[in-house]
Amino acid sequence: MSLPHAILTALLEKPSSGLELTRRFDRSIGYFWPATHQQIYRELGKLEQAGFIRALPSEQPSRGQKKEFEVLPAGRAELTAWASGEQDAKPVRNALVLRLRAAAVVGRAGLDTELRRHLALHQRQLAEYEEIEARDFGAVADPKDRLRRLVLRAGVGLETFWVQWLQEALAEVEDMADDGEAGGRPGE
Amino acid sequence: MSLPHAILTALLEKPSSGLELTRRFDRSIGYFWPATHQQIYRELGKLEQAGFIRALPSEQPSRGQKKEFEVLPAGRAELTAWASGEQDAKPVRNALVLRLRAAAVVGRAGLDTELRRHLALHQRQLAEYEEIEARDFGAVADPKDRLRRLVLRAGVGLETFWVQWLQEALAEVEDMADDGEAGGRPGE
DNA sequence: GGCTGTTATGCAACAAGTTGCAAAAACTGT
DNA sequence: ACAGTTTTTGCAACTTGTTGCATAACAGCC
Repeated sequence: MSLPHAILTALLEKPSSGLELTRRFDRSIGYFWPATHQQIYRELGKLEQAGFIRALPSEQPSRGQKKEFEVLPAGRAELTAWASGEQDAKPVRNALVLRLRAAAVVGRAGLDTELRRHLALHQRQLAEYEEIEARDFGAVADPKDRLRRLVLRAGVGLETFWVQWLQEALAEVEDMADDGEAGGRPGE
Repeated sequence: MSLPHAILTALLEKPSSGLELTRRFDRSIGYFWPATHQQIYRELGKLEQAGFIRALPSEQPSRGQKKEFEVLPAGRAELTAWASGEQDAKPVRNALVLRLRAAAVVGRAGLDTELRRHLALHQRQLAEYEEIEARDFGAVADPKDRLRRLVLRAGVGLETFWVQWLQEALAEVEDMADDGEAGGRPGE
């Protein structure tokens, strides 16, 4: 149940329409809670239904016409409650690591390619985070910004970890390829 | 589409019944791809249907009676194919980080408690990984074990990161509580 | 005025994971 | 033999996320 709260947070930062939200998700909140526009529209509907947000009464709202939402007091209360309660950490799922484990059983053909591909992805993401950090957080005092910076530090730290681990993994896999056959165990 | 392949991997390592699989998931593969017994039984059914695995023909299989599965050639082929293709890295979702961001907007009441709780969880997980590493991987040469060790290293690295980040976050949040009010912004 | 492309909102079907419960067999104590 | 508990298998409903497509408004162009 996090998407609605992610949306409430975003709307409190700035009232927005569905598409605006989608775009903002693409480059900030979405780093830790991605969402497509379909998800967002659906959730906006529910939040409005529940009385947590409302459409700004600018014009008659019709399909294809922009509709801005703002958070109502009930919505702020809901978010506050959510943010002060406990959350049971959702399990982590990682297909790449799983694949490594599979490679231990059926052979490591194509494994290095995949590792390199992921390495590039994580390096790019890391660069993006570091760019944001350099741009938006020079010297910070405002508590609000300090928290946001912590969020970014999590991103940087995570990507740094993955880059390091992938390099380690690549070195290991290449070393294994040197002595021994090239692609694991071809036919069992 | 990773759960079936996780199961195939586990079954290739050792043919098992549904419950055995569930237990093995709880302490190895499940670290990176958790699954409940309900999921596993459902998936076993599909895999059998698809001709990837079969029940060992020990007895007449009925409800409540143990049923062991083994991987058929088609299943091994499927896993091999999956393990050599590309995988589009699934997005990461993290509610705790999201919550930090919410705290920047509605106040950080209860935040330190939650951070401490998560810190304890990650410390325990890290200890568990390190114990496994010490026990199972003294000096390794077998390629199979080197890959499995890499998987474990990913776990260790990830948990280490979270522990560090949480400590950093806690220090920061406590520092913010010192100067300024204690619980964020109570009523806006 | 009609064509085309972009912006914006949304439905519907599907896929995957979660939760709660139930039922058959096997084990355990009396 | 029987009752109660545990093991093992499984169904069904629900929630969340994904994918593909539909529809309306608007803007520019010829």
